[in-house]
Amino acid sequence: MAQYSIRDLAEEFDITTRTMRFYESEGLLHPTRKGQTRLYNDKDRIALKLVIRGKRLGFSLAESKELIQLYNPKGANETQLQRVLDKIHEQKSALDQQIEDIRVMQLELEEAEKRCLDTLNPNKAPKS
Amino acid sequence: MAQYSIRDLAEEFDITTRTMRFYESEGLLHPTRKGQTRLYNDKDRIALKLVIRGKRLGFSLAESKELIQLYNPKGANETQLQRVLDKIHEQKSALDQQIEDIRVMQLELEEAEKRCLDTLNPNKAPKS
DNA sequence: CTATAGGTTGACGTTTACGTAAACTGTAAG
DNA sequence: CTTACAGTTTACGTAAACGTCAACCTATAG
Repeated sequence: MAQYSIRDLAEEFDITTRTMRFYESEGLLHPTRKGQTRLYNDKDRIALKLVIRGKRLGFSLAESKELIQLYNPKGANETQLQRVLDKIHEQKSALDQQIEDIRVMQLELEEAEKRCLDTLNPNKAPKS
Repeated sequence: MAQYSIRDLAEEFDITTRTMRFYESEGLLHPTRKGQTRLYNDKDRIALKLVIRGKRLGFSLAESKELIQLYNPKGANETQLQRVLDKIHEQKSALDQQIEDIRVMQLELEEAEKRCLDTLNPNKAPKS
């Protein structure tokens, strides 16, 4: 298992070390310590990747934290696993909604683009 | 052109009237007044719809405001229109990135789901 | 006329997600 | 040894996006 310093990951994901310590204080990352220096492993790296991607999708840290927990439901009993499955389905629906939103936005941007082009170039047979 | 009260739109989009007044103070909405009461038209409604959808996609109000302006580049000269077109292309790229992020998340959720199901049901030929 | 419901403007409070600064420690280089 | 840098904690600051509350106006049903 690879080991990363706080700087390694901060640079890789283009965030500050402050942010990484903040994420730790929020329970999103769980580095070990060598002395008092933080040491991150691949699990932290993956969690961080989830958080960063989540941010691009407008997820709050709390939501990303849930996602991380969905990702490794270690030592969970059946009832808990069922709840995890429910959450997963919730998340999938939310993502479907997002895709639909994006589709609509893309269409609207296309139209806006056309309007712009028509204004710039009103010669191309605008209406018969 | 239809007219809406602040309550009409607040209920339609499930936000508070406080939020609508806040959006106005941020320059996202431009209702007229009947006396001192606000009156919204279809343009405001569309702007509001953009904002709400933007929020679901993690856009800030400032970003949504830009989107609104892209949507109706009234009285713009050629240079401005070209800038609008550039913005539109930026937005399209950003949306493409989001779709990619969502795709990856969906795959990861699929895997997480499988892991859950395997844990609940370890009988189905887990490895040959 | 009055009560009630909805509208208005401030002004201040709150949460999230960090930034910034101060003060300390550990380590490697010159 | 001292300089320099990277790491640490603690604490306070801040911007965004509203919520909450007070104090007011006004319209209309009873």
